[in-house]
Amino acid sequence: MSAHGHEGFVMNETSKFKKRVTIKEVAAAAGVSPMTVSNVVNGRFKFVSDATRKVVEKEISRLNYRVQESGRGLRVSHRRAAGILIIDETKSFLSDHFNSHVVAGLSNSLSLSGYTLTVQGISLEHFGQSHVMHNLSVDGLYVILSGSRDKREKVIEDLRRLDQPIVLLQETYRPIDGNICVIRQDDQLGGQMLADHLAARRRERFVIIKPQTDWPAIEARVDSFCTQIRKLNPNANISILNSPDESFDAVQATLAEHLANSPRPDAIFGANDRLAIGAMLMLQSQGIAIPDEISVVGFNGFESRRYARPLITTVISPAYALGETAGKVMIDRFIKGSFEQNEIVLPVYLEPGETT
Amino acid sequence: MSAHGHEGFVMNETSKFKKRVTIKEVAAAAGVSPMTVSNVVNGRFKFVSDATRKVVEKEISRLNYRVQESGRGLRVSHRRAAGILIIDETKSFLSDHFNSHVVAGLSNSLSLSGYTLTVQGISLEHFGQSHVMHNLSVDGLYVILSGSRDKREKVIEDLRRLDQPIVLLQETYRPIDGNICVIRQDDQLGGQMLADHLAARRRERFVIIKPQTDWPAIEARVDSFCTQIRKLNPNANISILNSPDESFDAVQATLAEHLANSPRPDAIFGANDRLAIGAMLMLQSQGIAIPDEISVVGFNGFESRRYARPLITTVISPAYALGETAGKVMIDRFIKGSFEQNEIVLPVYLEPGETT
DNA sequence: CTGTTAGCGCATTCAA
DNA sequence: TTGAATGCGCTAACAG
Repeated sequence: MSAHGHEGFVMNETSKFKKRVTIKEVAAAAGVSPMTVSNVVNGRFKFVSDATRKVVEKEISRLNYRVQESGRGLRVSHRRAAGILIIDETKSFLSDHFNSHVVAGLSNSLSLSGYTLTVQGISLEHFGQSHVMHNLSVDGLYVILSGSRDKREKVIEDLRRLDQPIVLLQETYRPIDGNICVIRQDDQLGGQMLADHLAARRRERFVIIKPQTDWPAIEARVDSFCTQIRKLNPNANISILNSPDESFDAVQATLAEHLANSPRPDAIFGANDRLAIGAMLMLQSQGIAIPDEISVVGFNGFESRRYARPLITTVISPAYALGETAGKVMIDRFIKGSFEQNEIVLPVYLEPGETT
Repeated sequence: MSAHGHEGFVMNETSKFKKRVTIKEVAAAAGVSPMTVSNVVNGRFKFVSDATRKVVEKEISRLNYRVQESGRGLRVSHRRAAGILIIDETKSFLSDHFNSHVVAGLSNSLSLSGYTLTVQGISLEHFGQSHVMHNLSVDGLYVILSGSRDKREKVIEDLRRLDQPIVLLQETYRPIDGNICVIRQDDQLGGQMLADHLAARRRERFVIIKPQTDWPAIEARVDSFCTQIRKLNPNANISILNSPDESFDAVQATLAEHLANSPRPDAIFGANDRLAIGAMLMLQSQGIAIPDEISVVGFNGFESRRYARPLITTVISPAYALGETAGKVMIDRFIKGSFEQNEIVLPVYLEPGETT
């Protein structure tokens, strides 16, 4: 079975839970009505005198009362909850720093408004069986998509049918209604800046290494890189290599095979730093001088790139800010009833290193 | 304000949601009773004839029905949901690969049983205001703690009062009842293996670099490292450096200051690979040969350690498996009503590299 | 400022 | 094999 199997159920009759303290019990203990307790819990203090408020608060903490989200959710028909679905064929769907920064930014941003974030990684194949597709348990959904354009469009179609606010992260799809919004970084500009940077250094035989699986953001940066290179130098040669996965071993094997059969490039563009550094280390192990013989550039600029020497030239990603923005946009959507913008693009910038 | 402020609320009267399709409507459309629809949705097919089942399923998909978790949750008094709280003073609480692997393993493992995972990072200071402390929205809670022993114990006391299943990850506290369980990796053994490894190479002047904030797992590996070194060589010299945070710059500044004022060590133990590699790069930039002049060891062994050369000697962490195990243990707890074991320790192993 | 009524969507219980 | 009644905990709307 793949990393993400389909779902079974577990809870059964043998597992009744201890009864919880309810608003009614707090009310009884405090000698007030349930409504007054509710008002205190929800901070509607203008409806409660200071004296009763004190009493109620005391009973709440004495009895250890916590609001049952199911009850409130049922009553008010929303849950103060958002979810993020990361479509990834890999079980470690957070091991990429891009994803983990986005999730952290998102979670923090939502928390500030009292919203919860639930996280799930899932393969494209199992997307249809995911919890969010069959259960209504969040008010809004974030999705990071991967896979071919066709398949992504089908997923987006399914998401649209959910009839809930959807934010697509790092997607190139152009939304057409107020219920869906795309937030992404400017991968296109990033690719272009790298192309300019390398062209200025008179590089003209390029190898691009990207993962086999299609990530729209990666497509964008690669496409725009190629376009710009060809525009600047019609004679440039570009080879695109697909690494079966993003692991060091896979990248190095992929590159080694190419080098064995083709003329040596003078620049390598790894579609993210992980790929770029994997390639760079392989070149170094063959005694190739970086950047003198081959320039190397990457993408995303998270801290661990600094482990590798020479320091790689890369494009800095605003991943955490992307998550933060995504949080705010969703909250705003809840208030306003529709997304104010359906596409938000965050800037990236080039950070020259020692590999060019 | 710190990374995690306290929570406000956002949803208001202007944001009524579109009415959702309910079981009742599906029932009406299919010409059956709500109960029958419920039986179909929950897979209780023995109570439903094949014919009516077909009809109901068709209406479910035609009307795009999804079960409202609030309603179900209220009725059955559990939510098929777990939460993880990561106590971290840093806003990027997932940027450490240990955490991101744990969360991925946990999320995948819970998903397989139809459970949801909600994620929140929070500072120790704001812990008391966290969502889970005031709202009952999950059936079980995972916590990764940091901070001084005193403060952690206070947090554990608060958690215990929640009267819910709690799993503490990477904590050294010893639980005493069936409602709390600790799952951790064998940091103690890891520290000891590194000590053995370095002592065998006749190293005797050690610098340990650890983060300022207390992480119990880090305490464990550092303590056991020191104990073992002293046992093997009573004359060994050990200095412990606290880096204000885990960033490259902080580590390097901390180490530089120490080197300027103290005799040069012959081995450095970074409490995790990030710290170790930061230190190693700093030494290399000063022209110090690794491992000839100074040996370097780290801890955790995630893939990005391979960016740095020479390849660091480290202890491999089973972080993903820790998350997976934690998922299974919680599910089992839900079924059985109490944790079968209060403490589970996963093995680690030494991976010798080129830095010793 | 405080209390009462009613019903959100669902599944347990019992009756048919 | 199917249906009807009931109430889980909470809060909007209104009455006092």
